[in-house]
Amino acid sequence: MDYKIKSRIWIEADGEILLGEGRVSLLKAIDETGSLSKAAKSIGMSYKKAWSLIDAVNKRAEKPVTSSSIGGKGGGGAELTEYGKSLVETFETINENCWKFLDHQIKQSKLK
Amino acid sequence: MDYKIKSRIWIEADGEILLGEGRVSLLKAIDETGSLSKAAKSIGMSYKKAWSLIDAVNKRAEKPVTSSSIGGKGGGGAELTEYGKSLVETFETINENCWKFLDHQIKQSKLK
DNA sequence: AATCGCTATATTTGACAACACATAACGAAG
DNA sequence: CTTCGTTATGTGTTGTCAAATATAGCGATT
Repeated sequence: MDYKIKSRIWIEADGEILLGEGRVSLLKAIDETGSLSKAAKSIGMSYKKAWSLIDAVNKRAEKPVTSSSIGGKGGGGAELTEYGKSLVETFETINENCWKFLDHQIKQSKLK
Repeated sequence: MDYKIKSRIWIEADGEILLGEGRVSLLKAIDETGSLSKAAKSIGMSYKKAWSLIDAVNKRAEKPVTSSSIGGKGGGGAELTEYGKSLVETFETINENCWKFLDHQIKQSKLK
């Protein structure tokens, strides 16, 4: 039997979720597409849900993670702030380290 | 702002969840109470849900994690097998190690 | 053979989250 | 001043998952 160990990490601020895997992948999609609606579509999420998530993140984080413009050329758009980019990078690094750590842990246990 | 990092780990067998935090706390309650129904009540879980979880664990694990008796003195009961006890112990150890690891990780990051 | 407390399982009900849909606002550009 | 694509919100509906409810079966004890 092959047991596998999996994990999910998230960052909380004021006891509420700030960043999890879903929000991070959304932020990455915004960085790639330059638009919230395109980002949502690219990861199969409704625009409304994506907007709600980003709104929550921006309100809870120390500084906004995205900046957006309404109207104008192309109708508007959204992009990550420098702070947002650093948050995403930090999250992903810690997440990968966690996977490696757990992999090591289960190999050391009796479960194999 | 104090960011906190949290995690949830689980063990999979055949691509399906074998053990997570909820199941482990249920197993511990069974160990303490000697009965599935009392264990469920003690952690505020319905009997049906508790039974379903234990049933799934027993079917997917290499060996059963509980042994139960129906009828007889006291109406029956349930207790952890030796294998079940070792699984719980392993899970909790790895989980605690994971928390410590993540705590260390976030202190090393820029987020503090 | 009747009782008791538990395991074992099906079915029905209800709450809550996800989702689709609708609409307003905005500002550059033609 | 109309069009366009986007952000920004509200609302009603649907689908899913958990909780409640119901019931059968078991075996030691009396």
